[in-house]
Amino acid sequence: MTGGKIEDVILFQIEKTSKISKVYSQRDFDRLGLGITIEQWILLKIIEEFDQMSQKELAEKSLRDPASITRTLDLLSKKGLIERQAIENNRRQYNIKLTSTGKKFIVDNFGTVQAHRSKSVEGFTSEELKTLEGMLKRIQSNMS
Amino acid sequence: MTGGKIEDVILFQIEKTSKISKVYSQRDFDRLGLGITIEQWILLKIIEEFDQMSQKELAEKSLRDPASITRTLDLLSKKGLIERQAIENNRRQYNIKLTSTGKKFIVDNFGTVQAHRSKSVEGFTSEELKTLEGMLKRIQSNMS
DNA sequence: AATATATAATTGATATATCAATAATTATTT
DNA sequence: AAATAATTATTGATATATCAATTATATATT
Repeated sequence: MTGGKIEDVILFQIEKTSKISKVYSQRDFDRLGLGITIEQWILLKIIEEFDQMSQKELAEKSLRDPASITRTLDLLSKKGLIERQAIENNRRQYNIKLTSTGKKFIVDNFGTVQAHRSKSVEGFTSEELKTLEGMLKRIQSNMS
Repeated sequence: MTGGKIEDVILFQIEKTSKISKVYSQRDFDRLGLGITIEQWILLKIIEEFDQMSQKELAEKSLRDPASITRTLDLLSKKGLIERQAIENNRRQYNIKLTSTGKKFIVDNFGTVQAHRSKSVEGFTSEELKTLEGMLKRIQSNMS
């Protein structure tokens, strides 16, 4: 056989952790009837964090392709959670903003997401968390 | 604003690490003209590791949905890298196996993948790696 | 100002993701 | 053995992923 077991590859474990967490959160979203995906939540949260931004910026911050952002924003727009606002003297970009419905949606459901985040690091000291974060950033740097 | 910054969420950093690494590896696959995706490589590698297995087992070990496995195996089959072998007295499952082309493909390209793995953990001591693996498994356990 | 270049968003093609429903087969129960 | 239940793989619907090509617009160059 060529090479060691896939389970021993750290990148595989990272991917596994990410997948398991996403499935956990998505199931809870579905159970609670939120009507959006985890990816959609992340976009909403980034828009909220920066108040308003272009799709290009949103793609960078969310680590997603601009094409993917276009399509997800179409969905979020249909759901009434965001809007593409025209920019004066710039017809090439939009300001992406939360609607009031979108803002309320985040406020109403932030507790759920916070619970997922807390659950994921249950039993970790803040020192351990710092160590983990540092290691992840080193891997990111190695692969950049 | 509701909650802290998304960049401070450890699950976001885990996801980010996973995405960056996948992009890195996929670009190298494309550059070298391997003609498959990272996901396809992982399936091939798991099949090699366990010699042969059902699609159900393959789904479990790769952490993917059976539906997704069906479709990816169709592609790998078209590329001549795997085959669905009939099982005697069991017409509900197949044994998924590498073809000789598939075996050769793995041998020929394992060095490339090994280089990616090594690069990802450049600068890590084996102790650090153990710590990281342990932390990831704790998160997996928290979210299961 | 006219032309060329660069940028932002979109669209098309293809792969992957999940869930739900279905089909085919196997195992269990009565 | 016949009916019921459980299992495996597939298919359909929809969301997300990338890259390449396109469109529209803005910026830079001559």
